Amino acid sequence: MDASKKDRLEKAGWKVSDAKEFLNLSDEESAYIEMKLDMASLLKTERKKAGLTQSGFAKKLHTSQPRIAKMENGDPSVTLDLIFKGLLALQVRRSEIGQALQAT
Amino acid sequence: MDASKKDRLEKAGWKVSDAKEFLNLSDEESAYIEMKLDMASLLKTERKKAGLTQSGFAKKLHTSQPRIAKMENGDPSVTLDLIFKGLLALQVRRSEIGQALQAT
DNA sequence: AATAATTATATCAAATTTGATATAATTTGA
DNA sequence: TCAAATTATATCAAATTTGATATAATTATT
Repeated sequence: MDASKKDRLEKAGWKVSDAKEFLNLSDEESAYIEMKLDMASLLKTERKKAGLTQSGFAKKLHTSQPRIAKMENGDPSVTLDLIFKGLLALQVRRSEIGQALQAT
Repeated sequence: MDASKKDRLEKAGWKVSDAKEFLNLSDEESAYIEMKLDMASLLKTERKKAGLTQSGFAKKLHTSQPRIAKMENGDPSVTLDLIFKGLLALQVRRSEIGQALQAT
């Protein structure tokens, strides 16, 4: 795994800075995290595409702006469920989501 | 929405039997549930393909057989995260997951 | 049909996620 | 630059999810 990828995970709050913990990330675990980060950035892209601020989107979703920020950054305290619900609320179709998931 | 679809949701424990609640399911909500049920059945398919029983798979996943049953039935008490982690543990690739998601 | 194997349902305490609020940091644009 | 708008971080109680155990129901096997 390259440095930028590690940075990406760290930035997202996965505390992989500790080398031991980092190495203990199984392939499945990191694949899951990668998936989540990719879905998170799709969410951010789509929100912007819809011309919404985090606050505006938060209202639509009946939640708060800080939670949207966490969603878009793939924070560990956010489930994929929440991210997918967000995407669906933005009218992103399953086919698009699936496509984004497929993309390595 | 046809009767079989309603049955499917009901069977999965989404209590849409109450007509009012059923009608109050927004498009986004039902799209989310549909997604989950589809991922759940993919999980079941893949587990069987791997020649594992629910108990055997539970060990792999460090959880219990009853939880696997809930996962495979798309129980409301199971997140997509858990289902995806299960799929990844079965070595199902992101591309396959994405493809299954795309399929209407 | 009887037994064994597998899957499903119920319940519960512990852990995690959630939305909210307060506030800090950053970005935008006058 | 400076203020306004937007996004990020911290904290917390309430709600939800989790894995576990017990057990019931179903399905395979003999």
